[in-house]
Amino acid sequence: MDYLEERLPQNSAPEAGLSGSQSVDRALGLLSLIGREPAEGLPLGEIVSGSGLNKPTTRRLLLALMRAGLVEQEPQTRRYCLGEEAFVLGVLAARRHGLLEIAMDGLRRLSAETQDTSFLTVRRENYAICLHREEGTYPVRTHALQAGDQHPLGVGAGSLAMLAALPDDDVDRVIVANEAVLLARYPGFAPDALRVDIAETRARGFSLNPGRLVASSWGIGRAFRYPDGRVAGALSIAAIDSRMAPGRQAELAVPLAREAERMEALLAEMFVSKRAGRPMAAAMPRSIETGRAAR
Amino acid sequence: MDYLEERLPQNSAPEAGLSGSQSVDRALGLLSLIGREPAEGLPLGEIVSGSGLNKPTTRRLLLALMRAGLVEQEPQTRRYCLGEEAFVLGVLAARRHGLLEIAMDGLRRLSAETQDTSFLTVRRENYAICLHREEGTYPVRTHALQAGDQHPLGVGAGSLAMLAALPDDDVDRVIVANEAVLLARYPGFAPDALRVDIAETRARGFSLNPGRLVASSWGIGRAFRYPDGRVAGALSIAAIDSRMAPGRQAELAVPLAREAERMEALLAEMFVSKRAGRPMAAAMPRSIETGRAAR
DNA sequence: AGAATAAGGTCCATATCATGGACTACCTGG
DNA sequence: CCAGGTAGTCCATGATATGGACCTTATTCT
Repeated sequence: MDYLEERLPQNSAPEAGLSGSQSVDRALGLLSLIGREPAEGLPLGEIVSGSGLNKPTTRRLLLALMRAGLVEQEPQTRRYCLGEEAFVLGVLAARRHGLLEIAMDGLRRLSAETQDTSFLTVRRENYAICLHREEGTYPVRTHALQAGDQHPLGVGAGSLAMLAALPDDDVDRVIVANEAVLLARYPGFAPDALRVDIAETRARGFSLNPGRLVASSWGIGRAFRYPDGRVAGALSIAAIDSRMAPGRQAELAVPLAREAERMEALLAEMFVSKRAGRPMAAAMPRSIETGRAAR
Repeated sequence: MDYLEERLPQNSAPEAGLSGSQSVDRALGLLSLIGREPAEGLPLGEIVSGSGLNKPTTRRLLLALMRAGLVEQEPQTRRYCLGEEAFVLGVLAARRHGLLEIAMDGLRRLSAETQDTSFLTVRRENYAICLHREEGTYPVRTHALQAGDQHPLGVGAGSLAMLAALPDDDVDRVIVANEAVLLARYPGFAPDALRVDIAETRARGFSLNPGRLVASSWGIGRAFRYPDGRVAGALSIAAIDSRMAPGRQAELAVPLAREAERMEALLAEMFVSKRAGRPMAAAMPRSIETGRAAR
């Protein structure tokens, strides 16, 4: 990460509705920004430029986040990163949003059956986040994707599966939003290439990443949906190219599809049990633009 | 939960230092408050009284949290609960604060060896939070403790182990802070009883909960520390009383101690690898009072 | 060494933004 | 149909967050 900053969503909506809590919005924006670099953390300067805020404001908000334990500052490097409280909150939230819990069994089965590494990925705005990586037993493994890694939607097997599962206008919005990043940092994933991938994914029934992110590291993926049709996430399997010949792809696609369908069944169950037949929990907008006060 | 509200920390510090971001502090306070009821969520009224803020302010801050996806509102019940984004953030933060990841192997070993259910618990202010529950194979299992459950420090095996591991003045502070809650909602865990438990725990080398929270559901626990001596968390094992006779307690204490020591070794490793021999990441205060603007 | 650059961090007068009293809307039970 | 309770909104006011200017500490260059 370096030159050619991509900034926060940069809210296309031109100052939608005065929120009435600018500073909270800004602080939570910083939180999300810091979440993008979970491994290393970010230095103040980058947070400043990445958020579009000025230094004192950024620092003041960071202090508030640190008081709450959501952010910590490495005393040595002075970089800011997610704090322990963020982790704990996540565990608490997992009770309701326990995609991972639900998926674990399936991932374990996939990896046991195929000997390869399997993944759970979810969408977050225009990005895909890997939530879990379940190691396979096969000795040669690809480590192209770790839990917490984030790539633009369409980059990687699970990520592509989710993008292809979206309605066409959403696809367009996402690709447009990511265009700059794709061109700058993901050679081989130009918008046009992605559109071809999407068509192929839809025709084939599963997505394929032919080692385009890391050479020789191939993967196939399949999305699954909430009962109301929204894309909930994707399961994927990765292996070295020699274990991903077309024949084996088709072979792997069977258990992959089975587990994805199982996920949909589990999610359906989860929602009827919780609320009597209502459409959805998070049916409220949660729109593409996070309502960032970009200015 | 009902009458006899216990409110947010209610900041003993009388307006410490003007934070410069009151609203952010307040919003994050709400987030933590909502995190206390991860299963059901909280209605607006309870958040209002629990936070000490007034309704419009509370609502405005909740809207901000919802915009960020950290909080969701059940459309049916109108209750507010942690949102999907909180879950995702947690997964991201797990990369650095991966206590759970580190502990999983140990928990699996414990449950496999003993056939009983084992737990990872961490401290959060004056409370203990159960982060994971690893099922044992023995057919009669106690479900007194679930992932995400919170009890005052000292209530429950792991929780008591952590309290007993604190220096005496911290113990006092915690017990004083929890006194009201303990008396009101945890019969059998009166402050004096806790002090006896602590002494016994220290003498014995592990904590024991003799079915005091849920009858017949016994447990033993042992805390482990960060390299700098701070308590990091506790491991515990629970079973029905018939499987917790003194003889078996001593037997179980062996693998429990082994795994706790392993945790300390892993944590030590984690910190040297990350930062060359510096004291600690979260060495900054993170004081008992959350800096709430209680007014 | 010492100067120069850059990044992290803080101050404080100003006006913008968050505040909360008062109001309305909507249920639920009697 | 009304009483009581809860959820949610409005908007004038002043307390609060803002950001330009300034200070401090590390690192690089000569």
